[in-house]
Amino acid sequence: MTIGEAARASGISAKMLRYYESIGLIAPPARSEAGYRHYTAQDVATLRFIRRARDFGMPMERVKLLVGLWQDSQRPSREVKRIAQLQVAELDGRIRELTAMRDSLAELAHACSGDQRPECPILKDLSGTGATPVHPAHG
Amino acid sequence: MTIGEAARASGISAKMLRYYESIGLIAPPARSEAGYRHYTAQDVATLRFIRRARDFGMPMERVKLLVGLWQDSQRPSREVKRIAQLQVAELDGRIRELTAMRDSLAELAHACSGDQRPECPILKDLSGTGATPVHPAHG
DNA sequence: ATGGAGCTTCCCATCATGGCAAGGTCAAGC
DNA sequence: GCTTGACCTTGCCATGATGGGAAGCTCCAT
Repeated sequence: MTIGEAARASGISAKMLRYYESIGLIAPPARSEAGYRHYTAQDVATLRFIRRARDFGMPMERVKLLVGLWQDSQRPSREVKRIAQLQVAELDGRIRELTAMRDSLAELAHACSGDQRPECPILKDLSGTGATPVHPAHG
Repeated sequence: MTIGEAARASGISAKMLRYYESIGLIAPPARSEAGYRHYTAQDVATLRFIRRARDFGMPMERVKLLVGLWQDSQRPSREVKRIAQLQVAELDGRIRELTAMRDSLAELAHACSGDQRPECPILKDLSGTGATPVHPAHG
């Protein structure tokens, strides 16, 4: 399989395949006499594994660890679970951050009349005048 | 105020102040004879505004629009609200994506025994063997 | 044999940020 | 007045994962 075929089969662009190789995430594949990369079915299985791990939002370094465990038939599932839970915790953290942003911004937007007048609680909040806690009227 | 003082007062690093200037987000401040940047209290107010907008996860381009509206006393609050709602919508989208990742990964982790045995539903899922919908038993 | 698709490497750009280096400036202490 | 150290200046490099493009080579079908 050429790099283009492997790209289509794995859902990872040819560009990324070369990049993954350059950072040591995947082993350099065999080369034809002319220097073309040739991927085996096993290579493509690994690439698919990588793509799915990436779909969980994992950074390359984490994916690398998982690939290593995947290829090690002696791995303790403990290791795999630990990595997965770490990833879940980080996703939770990011979700919390984004949710906090979302909620306060949505509240400000809700308080804004959104008409032709310049008066705007969103800008007022951003300019720092009147540092408003979430529900000032109930404080 | 020198750049270091403005950085401390605004919560934006000196490095970033120069960068914001280079991308046209803020106007080039006055310079001393020796070439040192000097920021006014109004400059610092703008910088604080920018930092708070960034805290809502907005890309620079969006922040730029908001700063423009903030400085325009004739702005219609409609414009501000539209931008805020766009940001809320994008945050919602990212939250949805992350939550989907989080939930399926957490479910896989839950199904993993996490002991010394190599058997692992997480790796099984990633390798694509047994494309498991969320609750196969209920399907 | 020719043309086009596909491969190779290498460089550049993103986005917001940090770090480092070489050199100029300023203020405080002696 | 001179030294010292903190601060300023510009400029380049790096991040992480990806895309874009150029210049040149290869392979296959016509």
